[in-house]
Amino acid sequence: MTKLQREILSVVKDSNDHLTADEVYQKVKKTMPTVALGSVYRNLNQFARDSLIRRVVRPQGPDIYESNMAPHNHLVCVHCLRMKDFEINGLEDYIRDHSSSPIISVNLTVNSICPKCEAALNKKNNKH
Amino acid sequence: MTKLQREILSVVKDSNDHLTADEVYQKVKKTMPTVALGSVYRNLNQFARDSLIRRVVRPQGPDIYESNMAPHNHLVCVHCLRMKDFEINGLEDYIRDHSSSPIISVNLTVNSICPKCEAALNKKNNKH
DNA sequence: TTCCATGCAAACAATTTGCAGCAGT
DNA sequence: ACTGCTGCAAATTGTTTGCATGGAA
Repeated sequence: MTKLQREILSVVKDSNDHLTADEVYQKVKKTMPTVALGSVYRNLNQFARDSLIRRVVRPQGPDIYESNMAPHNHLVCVHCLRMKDFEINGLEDYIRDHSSSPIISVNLTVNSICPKCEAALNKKNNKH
Repeated sequence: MTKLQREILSVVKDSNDHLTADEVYQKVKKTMPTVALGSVYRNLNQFARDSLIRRVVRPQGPDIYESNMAPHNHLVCVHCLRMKDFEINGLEDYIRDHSSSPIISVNLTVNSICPKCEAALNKKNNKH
């Protein structure tokens, strides 16, 4: 593994957040200023292929990369678009039990509204 | 509603399949040869905003538009990438019951392998 | 010297947008 | 004449790819 690869991987691993390729690029650039965005993409995708990290496609905005490899789902705030991991107990089994098709994997995102945005909206509504 | 809008809408409605913007464009072009792809996008998106149709974002390839507005999920064949509607009974309730966040909507795609591709793969494997 | 990862830039795919002109009212 | 939808083309966004090169083994 090269220096750049170690750097990229540790940026993703160290962040409990979900990072876009560009965010990873910005962080890596702090220690390796000559890094190219293309190289970041190349390595992130390679890591994802090797199952070291996971690439998550979002309906809006760029894809994000995350280090949490355990099967889990994503809660997306419809207001700020921020994403949070969450897990639903036995979901995959539930789906398996209610489907006749052979299931390889499931991909679930739940649209929700995060506490912060909800509070902000409530405040706004109470004002007038 | 304009002629083009009626045409686009009926193309989506008449197809039980899922169509990409370009596929809709190709179909509309048969009756209205001067139509522009941009106009197709504009109208499809407007219809989606008005909840006349639904736009579905796929991890790979272009978005698709579908007329089935009932809450349902998608089965994606990992081999041919074709998509099929399917419904899981009580899924949203299950998730609601197992989650503490306010749930607006649920988006589930299941990776699977369709009968056709499975048959083809079996045949191939048996050959040698 | 060999080889592969890199930086760089160009290509690419999907989609959106600005704008002038035309159609319908 | 006014309005707004359309065609067209250019711009945008996110991502991938080809290629020459430079650094590590």
